[in-house]
Amino acid sequence: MKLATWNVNSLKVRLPQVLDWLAAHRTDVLALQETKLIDQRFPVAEFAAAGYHAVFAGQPTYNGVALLSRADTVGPAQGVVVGNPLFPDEQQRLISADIAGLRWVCAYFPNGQSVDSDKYQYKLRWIDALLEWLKPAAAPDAGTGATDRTPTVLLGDFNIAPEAIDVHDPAAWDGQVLCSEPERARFRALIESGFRDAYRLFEQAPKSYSWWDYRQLGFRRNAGLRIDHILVDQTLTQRVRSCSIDRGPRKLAQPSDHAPVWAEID
DNA sequence: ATGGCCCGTAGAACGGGA
Repeated sequence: MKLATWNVNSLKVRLPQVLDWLAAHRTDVLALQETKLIDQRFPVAEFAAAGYHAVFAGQPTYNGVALLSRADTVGPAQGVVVGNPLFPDEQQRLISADIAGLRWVCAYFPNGQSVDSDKYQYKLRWIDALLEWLKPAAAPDAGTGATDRTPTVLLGDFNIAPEAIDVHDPAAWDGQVLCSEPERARFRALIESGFRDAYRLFEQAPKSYSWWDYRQLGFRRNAGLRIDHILVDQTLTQRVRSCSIDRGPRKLAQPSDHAPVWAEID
């Protein structure tokens, strides 16, 4: 099974690129962030024509998330949950569902703007609530004998570069939003709760990033950050066969500033 | 040079992104 996450920075603008990418890669599950579409304008018919079911949660102007699932392989999503039951939030940043026997959590973490802003405090609270909600989902078997838990994939735009190797200029970014210690501590807390960073299960080229600033020729200079992630719980770790970042779409005209991250799971 | 670009909502600039 092939799965991927992609912050498209407006699905209206990027729909042709997403359809092209799906046609080329035949991904089974694709998680999208920053669709920036109200639900009435989600391109259900276009994805259906391409062979994909879609579930989504949008709002005007900002945010918006979706899970696409390939009709002829994994079928439609079941048990859709929008948002975090522990964190009432008008911002549409989370959608989760069962597909192909796995639990999928598509997440668009808050950006945080700057470490001294209210948005940063919201970001930390938002992640704390996500940790609280997902803790049972990722925990290793605590000896209770319970083995009926659905394996979970947490994927999306985390807006956190977990380590210095995920940053093109660690000194410049030190302590800044996306790289600050409180954010990184929360990413580590996700790992400690039982998730694994699929990308780091494999040897990767140095200077591998998933986002590049539109300004200053960021992509051309590879001045990027790795902030888009696929996390799998421990029961899934052995089933992950590969994980890569596809820089191709970032080279297109009118690209998203994020590249898709994809993985293969047995 | 502390801004540069891109998107949505506008119907001109501005908030937000990261």
